Amino acid sequence: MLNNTQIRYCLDQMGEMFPDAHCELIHSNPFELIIAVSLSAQCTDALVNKVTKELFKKYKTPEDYLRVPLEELQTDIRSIGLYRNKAKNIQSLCRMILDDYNGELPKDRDELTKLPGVGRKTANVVVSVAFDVPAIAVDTHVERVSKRLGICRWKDSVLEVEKTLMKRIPKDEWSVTHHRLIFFGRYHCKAQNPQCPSCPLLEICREGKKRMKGSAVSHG
DNA sequence: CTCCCGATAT
DNA sequence: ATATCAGGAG
Repeated sequence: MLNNTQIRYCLDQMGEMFPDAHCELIHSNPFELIIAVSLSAQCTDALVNKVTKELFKKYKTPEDYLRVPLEELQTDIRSIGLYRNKAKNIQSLCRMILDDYNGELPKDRDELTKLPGVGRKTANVVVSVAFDVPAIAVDTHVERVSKRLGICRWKDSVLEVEKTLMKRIPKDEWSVTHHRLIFFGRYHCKAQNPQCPSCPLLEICREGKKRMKGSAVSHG
């Protein structure tokens, strides 16, 4: 586990690597954002953006998603994957927004979690990005990077990772750090091919040093 | 724990 | 061929 000085070093280095880290899911309002994040499960942002470009032209309001048969919405999002669950969730979510929330997306994290297909990670993204509430959404990148670096423990659950990050990062840096962790994981500390040799965090990264030792170039 | 699932990178 | 992608629900 990294100490507080090493954590500070990580945050500062990531700030230099990705000073403009931001939400890459294209959206123009909170409703579009929660649709985009719901679609993004087990799928790249790039592909979500490709689909929502056309989707958001056809569907502007919760009523629009409910006007079409389920099969039509499935077809419109098919290339995303997991499309049956996602299409059903979107229609149920729209029904609930109209029936239980007077047509307006709730701004509370725990209320958002009551919506079908919206778990803690999706709700954290929405409150953080759309409503400017400090939050750390733990996705696959945040979890992997936090564990590799030693910001949290290897055995931590997703929820435990989030709590550890909230404990170890100043609250006014939660949202920006969250996006830097994602950029760092997506573009540098990648799942399959991590860029350890050029990593400014290598000297404090337990996993990175282990990888470098295992792939030494020298033969003698 | 399993299932949902197509697109893309390796 | 296989791993991975801004997860969530049963």
